[in-house]
Amino acid sequence: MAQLPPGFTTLSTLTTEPLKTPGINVIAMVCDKMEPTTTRKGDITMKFKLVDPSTQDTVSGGNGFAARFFYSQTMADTPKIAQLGDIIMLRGVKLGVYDGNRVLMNNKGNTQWSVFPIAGMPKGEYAVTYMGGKQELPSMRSRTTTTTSISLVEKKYILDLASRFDTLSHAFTRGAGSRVQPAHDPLAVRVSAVRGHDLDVIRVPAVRCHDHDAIRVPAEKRPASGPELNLERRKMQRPGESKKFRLISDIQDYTFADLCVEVVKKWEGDFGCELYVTDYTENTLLLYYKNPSESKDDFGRDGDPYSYTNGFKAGWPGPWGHRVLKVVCKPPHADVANAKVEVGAHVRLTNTKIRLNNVNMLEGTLWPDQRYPGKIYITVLSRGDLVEVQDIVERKRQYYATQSHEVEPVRDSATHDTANRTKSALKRSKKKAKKAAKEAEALAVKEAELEMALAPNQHTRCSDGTIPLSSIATILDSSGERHKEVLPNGRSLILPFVNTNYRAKVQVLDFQPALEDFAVVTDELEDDSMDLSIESSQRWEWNFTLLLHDAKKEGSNPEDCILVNVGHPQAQFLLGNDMPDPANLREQSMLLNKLREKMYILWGNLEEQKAAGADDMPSNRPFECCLSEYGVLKSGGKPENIFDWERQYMLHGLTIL
DNA sequence: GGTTACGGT
Repeated sequence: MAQLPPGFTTLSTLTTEPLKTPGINVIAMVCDKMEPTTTRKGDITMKFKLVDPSTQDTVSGGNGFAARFFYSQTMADTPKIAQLGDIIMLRGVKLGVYDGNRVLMNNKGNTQWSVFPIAGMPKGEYAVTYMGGKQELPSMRSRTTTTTSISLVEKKYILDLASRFDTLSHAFTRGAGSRVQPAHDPLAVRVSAVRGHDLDVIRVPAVRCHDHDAIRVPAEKRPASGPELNLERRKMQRPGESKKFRLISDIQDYTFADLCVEVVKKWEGDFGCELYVTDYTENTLLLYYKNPSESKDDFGRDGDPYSYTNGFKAGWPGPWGHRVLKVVCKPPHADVANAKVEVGAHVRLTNTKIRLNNVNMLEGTLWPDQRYPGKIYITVLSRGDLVEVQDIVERKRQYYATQSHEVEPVRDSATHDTANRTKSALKRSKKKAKKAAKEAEALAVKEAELEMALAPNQHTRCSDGTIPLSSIATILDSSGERHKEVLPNGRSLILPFVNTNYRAKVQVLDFQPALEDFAVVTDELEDDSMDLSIESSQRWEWNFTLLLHDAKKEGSNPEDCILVNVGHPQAQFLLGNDMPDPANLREQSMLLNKLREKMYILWGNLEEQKAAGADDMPSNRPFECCLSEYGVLKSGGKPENIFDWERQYMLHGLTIL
């Protein structure tokens, strides 16, 4: 551990220090906190708990050393702790007793604080650059009466403390009985632990970190920064925001629905264009398609799903079960369907009229818009429709993960016509060996070429090289293998998320929203602003989303892609210290240009390609980065309902040099 | 508002 800065006290010393000692200085990690509340007298009070290396192995230190601060009237002075794990530096606090226990208390105007958010903390080698003394630590928020800067020794100590997050955070799990409400932390902050409950009696969603044994329980609170904002913005863009958006599992007779679906089959009939579509959800009011193993008697003993061997008609390409809705497109939609929609495409169908037909099965029809007869209700979804496509693709992955390998479709066939697929399958079966050898050779050449073209990006740095590399498919874990939890009663469930970190070698495929909107205004007021005008009270934060895919993969197929949030601290870390604070990018063209230049290093010609409407793969180089998996409570969800939590990913540890 | 999960136009 780094040297304790002169004038500072360790937490263990405080257990023997005489009471009412004034002028105590402490640097420690926040392991528990309660949001500021108002006392009966009308004062503001807040409580938090601290750990440092001196307390981590002691029984009494296990729950952290309590601090209780009081303020009269205004919240403006209270320490702004973003999440558990933040490092707080306190000067001029005093020792008091509260409820019979020692606590640190503030001392009116004499107490100064600085908070160093763990989320933006440089790690590993990168931390060294901060030790030179010139660079300020990122995202520092403070309330000091003087403008004393942080000394080199203090900086070192703070960074060292932050680097011990994994060890110190074990203390976070012991606060289960505390009345203090732990904050939810997207970046794997440990909260109270429960284990061995039946699902029915689990009060809070339990998540298990794959590298630890303890079950972790996200607390009630939503993340205070980036992730929450990002979720909110994503929600705005989700198909679910459309009032009529329905999953196929939710459609009902005599309604109109907006659907986001994959086209499984297309038929240009006399009465319009029929689209057979799925979003990989089930609705028992749809026709049941038998899967190949169920219908083996229909096609001969071997259960050959595509009838490679007997030349009979091809079977249904899947998905099977009650998952496919027939939608009849009337003019003018039929013309668009015929011309633009291919089997395997993802489409949005607006205002689909849902009816039970004469054999009591649901089907959809797209009729002309009554007010604007030329209006088209079909939109082919593309890379730009990240969320919609991702949702379908993710459900597809999960669906096929439960199917046997024999019926799993060839990945890259998703964009091909079904008929072509079955025909080529037939051919393949005849010339299999010869073709396979040729293909393998071609593939090897192509991969070698790709290898040359995709040398790693020399202009990025990943702060943590210790986490083993994972593929995107592994991280997404569509089979649920790593998210499976077996309960003591033998039942098992797949957890919506686990708090854990990964490292991956990836490339950027897309981003969201437009670059001009990478900075968003937050509601939070700039608390030390003396200027009361609206503009100066607006606080801007970075907040955007990247679509990443495994390095070396080609094709614009969105499978094996991962949507990754970049919150404010992560973006600050990404963009580095020479990037000014975020502001309205639609007004600050200099800042926008600077951001554009930075991001170009990461994503190459992606922005230009998007602007040109090109759907080709962008040209950019792979890089390594850390991704953390976390959960957020769905809008309107109940924290105690495990399935009300949604899995999300956050980029971190990446810096563009 | 045509008829049924094919039809292979």
